[in-house]
Amino acid sequence: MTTKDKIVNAAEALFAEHGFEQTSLRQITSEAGVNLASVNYHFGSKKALIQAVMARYLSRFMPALARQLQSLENYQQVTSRAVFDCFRQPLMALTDVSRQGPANFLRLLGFAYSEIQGHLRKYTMTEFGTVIEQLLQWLHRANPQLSDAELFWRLHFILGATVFAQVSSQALIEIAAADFDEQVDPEHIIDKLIPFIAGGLDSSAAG
Amino acid sequence: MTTKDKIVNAAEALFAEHGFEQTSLRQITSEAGVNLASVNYHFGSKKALIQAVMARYLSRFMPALARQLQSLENYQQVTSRAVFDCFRQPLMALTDVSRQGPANFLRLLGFAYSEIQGHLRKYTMTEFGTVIEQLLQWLHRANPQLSDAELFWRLHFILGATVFAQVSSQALIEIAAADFDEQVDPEHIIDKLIPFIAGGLDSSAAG
DNA sequence: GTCTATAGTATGATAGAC
DNA sequence: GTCTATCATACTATAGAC
Repeated sequence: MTTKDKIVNAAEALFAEHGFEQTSLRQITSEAGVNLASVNYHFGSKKALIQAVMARYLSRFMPALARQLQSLENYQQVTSRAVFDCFRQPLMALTDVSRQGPANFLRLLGFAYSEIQGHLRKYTMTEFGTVIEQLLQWLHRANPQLSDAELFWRLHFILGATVFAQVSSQALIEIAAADFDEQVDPEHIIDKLIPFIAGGLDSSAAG
Repeated sequence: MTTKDKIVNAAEALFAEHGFEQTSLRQITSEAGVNLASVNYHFGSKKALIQAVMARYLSRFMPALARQLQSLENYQQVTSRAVFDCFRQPLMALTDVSRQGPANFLRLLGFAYSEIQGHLRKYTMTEFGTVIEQLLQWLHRANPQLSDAELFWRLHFILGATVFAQVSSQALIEIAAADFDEQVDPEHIIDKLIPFIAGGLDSSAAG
């Protein structure tokens, strides 16, 4: 394994655990067993390292999600849950990158939104905007009773629930283990999340 | 206004905007127009200041929420939506603390969970554990088909959607106005949110 | 490519004069 | 209570020897 790989792997694990800003290059190089200066040699800056870590996942996940959404064409009727189920396979396939791939990716995505990493959000959106639009179209087809505006609002509520769930996952898992004697893997939070967001999306509008 | 008050007010605004760790004591004292050393004189440490900021809201919000939940006893049948309506008045009453009180409180709550501020979560839970339990009980009564663990998870998904909605409210309102010609007041986002979270909560579990 | 050494900057906290 | 000055400690980034 090259030094560059060692750095990306260590950075991913630490970013996913503590967030981007809270992880120092010293922690990363120490964990990777490489010299501190090597990060700037191989990546140029911490910011570039962050993008490299995200790119490794986004470049796999987004095309896979696009393919899943495409396959919805085969069905006559599309439900919200079917749309969100499209996230499962692309997410689980991230175990190719690392054993903790799915969990790490979701946590990283959460931090990318919650920390004021404007460059990350811009990167994600410009790079994969078409997939996002595709997703919106399917949700509209699954919920023709909702106006575009209503769908817009609910999508952002969903985004919030998802991001928050991932960023807080460790704390929540610990509480669930302590209070309910329930062992939950980070990547299985999505199993709990999907019924929730599908139900919220399909709910009848305010009365 | 005393120096102590100036510090708490400035800290609240900055914490709500950038998070706890990302806000320095120098930013706070500069914004408050007081000396740097005064934070440690009045509060002892940054950690203690964080708790003071949170305490000001929690000590108002939690008892008010408890009273609202208590009033549910008058009803024979309780729905999820009725339970969540209990949040409206206690939240809006936080304008007594500051004009941005409701929004700030929700943002601070989000940061308190997402940053690894173990001491904050512990503080919240030990101080107001009974209200949380009360809330869970009512939600359980409204949704007897869901297990305690399932309720716990969904409650936190709801917290995420709510926090995110408040955090992004200004941007979302502007987009809604531009794209959908829809005028929404910040305090009416909750009208859009409640059907969503009630629908998510009542959704049947994963299958 | 890899290292040491260090520049340059920011942080939380504190001692001590007033 | 409030101030200045400063300590001790982190951080990112880089220059320069090997």
